[in-house]
Amino acid sequence: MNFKIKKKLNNELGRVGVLNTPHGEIKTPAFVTVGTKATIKAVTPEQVKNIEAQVVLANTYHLYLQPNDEIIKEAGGLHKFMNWNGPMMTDSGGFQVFSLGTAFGDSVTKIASKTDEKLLSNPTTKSCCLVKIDDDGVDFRSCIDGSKHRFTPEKSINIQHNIGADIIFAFDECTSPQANYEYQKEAMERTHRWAERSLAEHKKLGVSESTGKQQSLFGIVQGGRFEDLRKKSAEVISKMDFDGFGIGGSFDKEDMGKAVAWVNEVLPEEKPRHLLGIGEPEDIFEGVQNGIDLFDCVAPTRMGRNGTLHTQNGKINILNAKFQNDFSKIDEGCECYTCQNYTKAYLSHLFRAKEMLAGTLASIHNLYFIVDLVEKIRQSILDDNFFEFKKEFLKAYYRK
RNA sequence: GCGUCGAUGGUAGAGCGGUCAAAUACUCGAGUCUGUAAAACUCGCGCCUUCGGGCUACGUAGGUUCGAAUCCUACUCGGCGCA
Repeated sequence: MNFKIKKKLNNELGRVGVLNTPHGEIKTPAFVTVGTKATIKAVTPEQVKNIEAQVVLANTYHLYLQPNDEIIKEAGGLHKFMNWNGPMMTDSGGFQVFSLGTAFGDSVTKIASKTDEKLLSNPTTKSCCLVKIDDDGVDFRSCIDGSKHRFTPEKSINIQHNIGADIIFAFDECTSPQANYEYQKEAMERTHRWAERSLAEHKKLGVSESTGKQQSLFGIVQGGRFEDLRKKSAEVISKMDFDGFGIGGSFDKEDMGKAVAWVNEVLPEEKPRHLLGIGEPEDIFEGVQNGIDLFDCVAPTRMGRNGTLHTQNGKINILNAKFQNDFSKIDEGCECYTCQNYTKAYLSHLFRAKEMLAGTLASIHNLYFIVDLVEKIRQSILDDNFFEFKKEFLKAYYRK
């Protein structure tokens, strides 16, 4: 893998680059489509390609449980298994420490507003969750059948080598925004120790056995919502010999850009940075401006399947009554397959009738919207009009 | 024509003297979703409200009762059976 910066955003951390992987290049900044279980839900790889998405992110925890990484290895790696020939990444399973842990059965997400009342409740452990963390690793219960499993940094890296993605992540602990400073610090320090172990295991294993290709390993910066922890984490992780970095964990909604800047001011400029799990348009602008090269997010596909669609004038809920006889495009000017061929009224009908094509057409549209947005942001940096584009877009989208 | 069973909110369908503005499901209305436990979930769904409550409702009209969606009578409509 190599990463070249083509242009920088004046007086800011932002940049345009090209990331080369064994399965092709990624023009950055880029939006990474999420295909957790070796499929971008409701969309075929060919449709993903037509959207001009460049890269797909799958998940270690989910693929380990089903179908199992040995089967993917036997298939010749994830690319062959799922018929995606472009660049691929796998997340380490660290996010599931959170989503199946403290967040299990709760409405907590990794983004919280500073004024959120839930932040006051401050729980760090819960008895009903599927996860138990110790310094060596994490005991999991399968979210499929309840069976017991254990992940350590070494285990996660081994699985990721069997899966064979081009870019893999160190095993980390994604914490809740509700976690207090003490817990956040403890988890961060544990993540740092796990980062060293992930790196050592990765070096020991060498090239991926299933693909014969060299994989790149990204370390993950944690530290939650706290400035000193974020900076400390960036310092510690940047000293390790990673090929790039992920920025994970929870954020204050209001401080997303600032938190990213705290970290990216410390991380080495010449290596790529991936902001994990972020995909709201305004967050993407903040991320790019502050030096993020890669974003992944489930939002376009999940929201799409649930009936919320992006338009240049903001989100719409296609299930609203007013769209039943609205024969216009979802978004005038959108070049996606869905907008080229179908109306709001048709999508409204498909959603009301609970037809499977609804999820497909909506996912295609939302993915296209976000992938295209990031591409436009990239172009605006090359054209020296990032700030004008940002202002114009946000004004139309959020009416602010 | 006689007998018999039934008629409940947008739909289906509970309730069978007070705890019923009426279970439940669906439909309908709105919202949420940020490294996917998610084609999921939450809220609302007679009218009015100073949020205390008030008013109108279980085919129609009467009646019994302190009190009726629930019991009685007649009527209207529908299913079934016999002519």
